[in-house]
Amino acid sequence: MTNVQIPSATTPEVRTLAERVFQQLQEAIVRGELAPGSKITEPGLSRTYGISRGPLREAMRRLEGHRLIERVPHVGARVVKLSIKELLELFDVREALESMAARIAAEHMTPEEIAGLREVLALHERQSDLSRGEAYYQREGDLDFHYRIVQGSHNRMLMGMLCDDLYYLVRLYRTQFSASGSRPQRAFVEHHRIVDAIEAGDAELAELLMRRHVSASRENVVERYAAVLEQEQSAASQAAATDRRNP
Amino acid sequence: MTNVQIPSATTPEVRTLAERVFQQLQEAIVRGELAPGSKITEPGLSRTYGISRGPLREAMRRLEGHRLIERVPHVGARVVKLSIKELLELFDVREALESMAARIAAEHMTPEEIAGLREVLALHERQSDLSRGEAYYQREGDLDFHYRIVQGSHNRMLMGMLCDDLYYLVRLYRTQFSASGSRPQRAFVEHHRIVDAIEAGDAELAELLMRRHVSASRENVVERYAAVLEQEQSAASQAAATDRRNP
DNA sequence: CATTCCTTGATTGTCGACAATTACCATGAC
DNA sequence: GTCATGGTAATTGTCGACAATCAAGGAATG
Repeated sequence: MTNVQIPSATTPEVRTLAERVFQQLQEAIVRGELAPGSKITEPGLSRTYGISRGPLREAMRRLEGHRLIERVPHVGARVVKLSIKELLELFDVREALESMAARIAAEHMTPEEIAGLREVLALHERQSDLSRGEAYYQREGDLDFHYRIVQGSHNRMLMGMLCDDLYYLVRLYRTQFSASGSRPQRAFVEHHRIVDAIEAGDAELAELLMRRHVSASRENVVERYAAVLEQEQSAASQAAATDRRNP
Repeated sequence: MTNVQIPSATTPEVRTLAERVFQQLQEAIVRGELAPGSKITEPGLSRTYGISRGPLREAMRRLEGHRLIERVPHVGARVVKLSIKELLELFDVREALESMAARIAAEHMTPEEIAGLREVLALHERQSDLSRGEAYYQREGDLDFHYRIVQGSHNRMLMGMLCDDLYYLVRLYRTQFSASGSRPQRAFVEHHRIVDAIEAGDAELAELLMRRHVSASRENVVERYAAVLEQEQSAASQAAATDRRNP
């Protein structure tokens, strides 16, 4: 299993039950083990995870804060299901935040961090060379690349927002639509140019390039989403036709 | 009391205890009734608000998610106390997010919303004319102005991040340092130009102006912070001298 | 036969109590 | 006098049970 470790910005030691079940639920949702839009009930989760409802509710409150589940009082909670509109919104926010991160990273990133960034890039190159079609790992690694740049900004608030909130939504989206990036080589080139700009200390350029990079990624993502949506609709209409024959 | 209503982006109806105590605590923290850095204990809050610890803990978990309190397992929770570094970080994030909001608002804001924005501006003008020195309301109203632009972006994710999270931190900072803006007229002019750009549909310009506006506000804020810090330090050293005389 | 109301079932919200962990303070040794 | 160590008290973490609320299904009525 290609489980890329994505530590939290605030590295909370997992010693309390609520913390642990929060992380477990987070992983389960992001991996798609809990279907998007499916209703999750407290007694059910309480049984499956073998804990009481107290810590569970706290974990769910945290998940709600991270926008991974949606709750309505006295009714229940559902796993978030990204619509096309929310997906676009997510990328707008990413564009704003990550371009800012790249800008600050270009100013404050240490030589060691830049070296680590190049390491990630080299790893991607080997990986991409090894198995051309295996784009999933590439995409996860892509997140790792972005993650490191955000870390390089040394801005804890930025790190919290991007790494603790948005990146989980990005991963959720990827598993929801099994969207392996269809433009690995182009993204790789863009990554390289961004690192070059950061290494040169050119904040303006790094910001611009990151902005274009995220924007291009969004366009790509929207296309794939539209394709999947169309496919689903045709499948749905076909199922409806079958239903009309066998009601 | 100049209590500017700042509704949530998701307008959750206050029918559950946890929700209500969450909002009450949020207000108390933002208004400075709960001193920054002060430790808050569960039994204490449970008594003062007359509720059990269950809903209280959920409310505290939400506050933690909104970065208004900081918790460490088995130790306790403290009201967040913004350092100069975190304050700068906050404004970097605001710059990124609000400039993006202004850009999208210039593209998607309706004529009615733009009219409402001009209304706010006119109100500020009268207010600023009425009482020159009363800058506090101006500052709260300034937040209202920014709030409306974010709403004009029609981006729920942006709205959630800015209005539900960052703006509370901004208000917290203002109460912490009783920082009434020292540049009302200049900010007013900047606000006007931003609205002009939005009304003209010039997304690029609106974005640029908002970026400069937030950046200028940050510079102003940093100066004031440094001044307050210096003042506190001198007071502290004076107190220390007094302590040495009367131990 | 459709609609409305009521009953029932389950789920959520809330509470009090018990166990686990931590911080503080006092005591003693060096 | 200072530091280490143990005990105690308070706080946090967790649990099970009860009350309030909502959704669904069935019965009665137009």
